[in-house]
Amino acid sequence: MKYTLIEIKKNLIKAIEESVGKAIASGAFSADSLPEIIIEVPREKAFGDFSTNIAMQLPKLTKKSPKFLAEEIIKNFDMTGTLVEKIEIAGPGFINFTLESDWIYGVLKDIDRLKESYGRTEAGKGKTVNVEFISANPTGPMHMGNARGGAIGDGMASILDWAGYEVTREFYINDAGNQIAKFGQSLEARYLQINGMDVQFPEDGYKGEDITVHMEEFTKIHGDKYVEMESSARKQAFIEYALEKNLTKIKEDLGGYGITYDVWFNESSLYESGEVIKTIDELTQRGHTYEKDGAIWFKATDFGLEKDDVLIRNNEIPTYFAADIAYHVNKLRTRKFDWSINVWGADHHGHVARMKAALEAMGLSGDRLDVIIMQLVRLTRKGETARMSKRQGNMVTLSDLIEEVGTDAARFFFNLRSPESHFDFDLDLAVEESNENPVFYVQYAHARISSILRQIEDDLTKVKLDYTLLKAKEERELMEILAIFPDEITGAAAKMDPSRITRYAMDVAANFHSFYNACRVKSEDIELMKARLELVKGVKLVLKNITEILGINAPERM
RNA sequence: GCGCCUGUAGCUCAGUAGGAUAGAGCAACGGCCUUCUAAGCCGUGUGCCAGGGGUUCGAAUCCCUUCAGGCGCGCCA
Repeated sequence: MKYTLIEIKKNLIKAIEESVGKAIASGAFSADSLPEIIIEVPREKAFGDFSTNIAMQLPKLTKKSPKFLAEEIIKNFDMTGTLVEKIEIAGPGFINFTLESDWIYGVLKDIDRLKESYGRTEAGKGKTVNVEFISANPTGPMHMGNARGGAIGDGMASILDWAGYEVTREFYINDAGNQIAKFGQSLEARYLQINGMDVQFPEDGYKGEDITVHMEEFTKIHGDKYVEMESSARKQAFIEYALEKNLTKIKEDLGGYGITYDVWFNESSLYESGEVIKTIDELTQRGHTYEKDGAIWFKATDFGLEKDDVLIRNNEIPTYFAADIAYHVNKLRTRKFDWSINVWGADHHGHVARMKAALEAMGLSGDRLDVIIMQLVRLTRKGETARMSKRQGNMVTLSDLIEEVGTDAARFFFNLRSPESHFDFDLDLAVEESNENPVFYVQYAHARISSILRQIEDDLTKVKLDYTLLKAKEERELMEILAIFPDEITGAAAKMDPSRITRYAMDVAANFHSFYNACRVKSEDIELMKARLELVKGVKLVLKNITEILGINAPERM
């Protein structure tokens, strides 16, 4: 085989472009602009190895029929250097290309040459992207929603990295504002109760067990001397103590979940630096605010939204929205990220349009912000639905989840479905750790290959490597699935959906298991053994790359 | 009431920048281990793509409308 797969595709696209150009030059048809040439792998084998729908894209521009266009393109097609053996027009105007059968071995050449970086693409070359995810309130432990957001966000960040972007993973710590005040009140009430005072717990306070535990431990250290202290100083002390504890715990849990951040960004720093006020001032200068009922409002209605939003309350405290605008200006203008991606729960979707509007109002394109809205996780246990609001207490935390099902299963599970699908996490089922769990299927493929590699001790360095010995149907299909890995990366990045990679992983594993049952690697025929060895090494490498992206382990043994 | 998400096989879901005969897994039934890990493989079938209308060479995919479920519509975050 002369070419790697990447070269083959590049050559084919170029040849199609040239043939379209020549057809136009010959006067067969004319077009002001040309759509991008897209080649895809047809669903059916009978339709060849690659196809393009270019002849069906051109009728609108040329006023000619797809059939006519396809014929003209084929007439002008130069096969030199493309490995194309046969071209056919099929269906409504597809042009199908059949290549010399050797072409598929190009993928093994690619893998051999690129090794650990096989699958990386340059789609996002030179662009920086900030992926912000989880950003759990530090007022308590992380819940199932955070767990899903973590799996999606970290997976997304890895995919973008593989797609060539320069990626920063970021956690926004909401350590300012209203919920921190409530956090303080809740801590204070528990402390006083623990130390024998009969006080009312705040109506909308945090009722979780963790609040009580914090104050019990605090009491163990400091005793009851805070009972006499002035309330605001006391609350401040409690907040500092508990926040520190919670953040430590969050970082620990995330470490166990396989997530590491590049940046931990404090909301409070936006107040300290004056960025919140400066942002509101700039909005005012640009004419996008007004005063009403003692509050400062953002004129979201100027940007086609239904209603305006408050930036500064009539008690002079800025809203979360105001801080979030400052935060995104910080990302896009101060820190100059080309692109900002946030992973938010569906309960925040109403926030998306006004954030984009606010960015426009600040003179920044709203297109530079994308929000992956994930539907909320519904947790079921023995058929019952459990709610997961922090203020209700009684919730399943991320660390509970990891303890029950393990990191691998959790992260794989959360990326099994696309973010926008409503997802029922059935704890009873996930706990089973049986073959029900698809993560084992993928890991098992990796372990099986590792086992084969351990058992082949022959020195094959002197044996001739001849990929063309790989002729079986299962071998060919396995190479074909490996060949689309870079496309899967590009696709997952474009669609902003990590679950595509999870499904691809299962496809690769399925093709490998079929191969495994049909073909033996260990063989008397050492040339065949060498070729198959290269093939399974390629599969192992792709599986390893995928599991890294998804943040799960690729075990050598199971 | 308004907005967003979802509705595809018995169940859980892919497929939605319009494309070729709508696909997987689970569940059900029947096969495959003296040979590299049976957590595996092979085979058997299933659809008013929620309903209705429209756009066009072509619609699960786009538009309108109805229905069902979830979420949101706060000087909460």
